[in-house]
Amino acid sequence: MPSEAVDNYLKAIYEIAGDDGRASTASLARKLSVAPASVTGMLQKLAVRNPAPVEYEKHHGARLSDHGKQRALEVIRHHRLIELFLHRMLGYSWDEVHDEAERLEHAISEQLEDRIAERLGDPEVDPHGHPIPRKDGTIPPRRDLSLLDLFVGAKTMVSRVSDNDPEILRYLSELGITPGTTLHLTERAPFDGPLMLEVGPDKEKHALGPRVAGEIRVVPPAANGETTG
Amino acid sequence: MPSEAVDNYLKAIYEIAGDDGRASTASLARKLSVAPASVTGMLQKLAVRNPAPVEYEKHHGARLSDHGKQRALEVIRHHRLIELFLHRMLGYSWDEVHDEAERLEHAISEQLEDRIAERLGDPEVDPHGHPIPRKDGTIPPRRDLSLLDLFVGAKTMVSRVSDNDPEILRYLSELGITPGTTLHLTERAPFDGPLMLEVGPDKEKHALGPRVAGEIRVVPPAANGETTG
DNA sequence: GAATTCTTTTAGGGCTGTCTAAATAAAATA
DNA sequence: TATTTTATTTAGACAGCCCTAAAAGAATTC
Repeated sequence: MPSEAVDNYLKAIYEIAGDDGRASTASLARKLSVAPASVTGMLQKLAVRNPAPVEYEKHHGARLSDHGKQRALEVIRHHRLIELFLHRMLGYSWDEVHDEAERLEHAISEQLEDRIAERLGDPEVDPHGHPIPRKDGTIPPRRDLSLLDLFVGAKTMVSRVSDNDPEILRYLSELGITPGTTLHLTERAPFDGPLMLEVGPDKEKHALGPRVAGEIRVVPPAANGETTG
Repeated sequence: MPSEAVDNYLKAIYEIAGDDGRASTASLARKLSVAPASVTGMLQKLAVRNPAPVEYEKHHGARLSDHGKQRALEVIRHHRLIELFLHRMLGYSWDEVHDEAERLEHAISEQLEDRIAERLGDPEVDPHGHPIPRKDGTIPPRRDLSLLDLFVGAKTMVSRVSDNDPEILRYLSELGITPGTTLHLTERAPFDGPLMLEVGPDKEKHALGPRVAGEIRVVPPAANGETTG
């Protein structure tokens, strides 16, 4: 198992260069808040590990090997599952989840990862709309997500509404919530509490229970600011 | 903030010697799975830190200072809260919680500690009957605990039953569950599922929902085996 | 009280991951 | 192309935490 420091290098390379590009020494130094010389040293060591998680060429930065890519995605999966868990189960808000996940992602076991995923219903995207890598290393295609998965503050648009409960559908159209409607999630009570929404161009305020909110799918809001979330 | 290694030393001293005794080099080496020479080195360093978490006298082992005691209790609080959380919220069983908590206890923030505690209703004992130190460093007196807080496998005795729901009381006496009755928790479905119990000397099997189980208080089972749990 | 045994400490290293300062290579500019 | 600027690497060091081997102190036994 790679050390926490190594995992952070792999994650940083992935976030800077994706799964095929090269990350420069300087960009890694900036992202990891270490001196450039430290990055060089680490990359040199990683490149001769067996199996090597990175390919490294002097003066041309580092690229993830298949092995390194696998590991980076696993760490990112941990990170995003933890963020969603903190949000859904413990009332964390948008701005609070990242730092906490940053430390926990290195400390959870495979087993805990699995149970968290199960508890969340094997989610495919985090509340920012970032996809959560699957256990096999594939990445779910970006698509709409549940209103329940949004962080407070998000502005988005209804993409569809679950069609298996006519009563709920009737209720929603009374509120003016149909595909295409703009929504602004202004507040959320913790512990599966109600969501406060501003609906449509008139910004009508409505409170929605989690039961109902779970049936509403919205387009992923643009991910802005933080990059890992 | 002390390093993870330091926290483990402080916790080990507390577990070996309590909050006033001295822990020997050898006992610490055994508990932490390191060489005795490593323990000596660490204790010497800790004793000259400022503020120093331990008092150390050559050949006479180490004792926690007030400062060190405070920190040890904080780590133990983390550990036990996490164990209870994994058990109650994620379906972990007795034997699974310890190792997971051992790593997570170093990674959670004060904020997460608080939210976990809140979510669990500020519990005072973990499922083994070990008290959970409070935030101020005091330790709750040992007393009975909820049947919900028991781990699978525990054998115990009913100490009292909540008296504010006569219907539940009637139901329980039908099952033969009254103060003094012995109970063996044989099984527990995850995610707030039902508990399977063997009741009384005849070991009658009954399934109890969490609603009802929450009303039953039992004496803490003897803590055996693991010491941190 | 002396000898033996057990425990603890000292001495000297190793590994990981970081740093600064100086050297070198690559890129940009004149 | 020559020069300057910027990015990267090398060299040498250090802190934290661990190790083994050998020395020294404490406890036990004779």
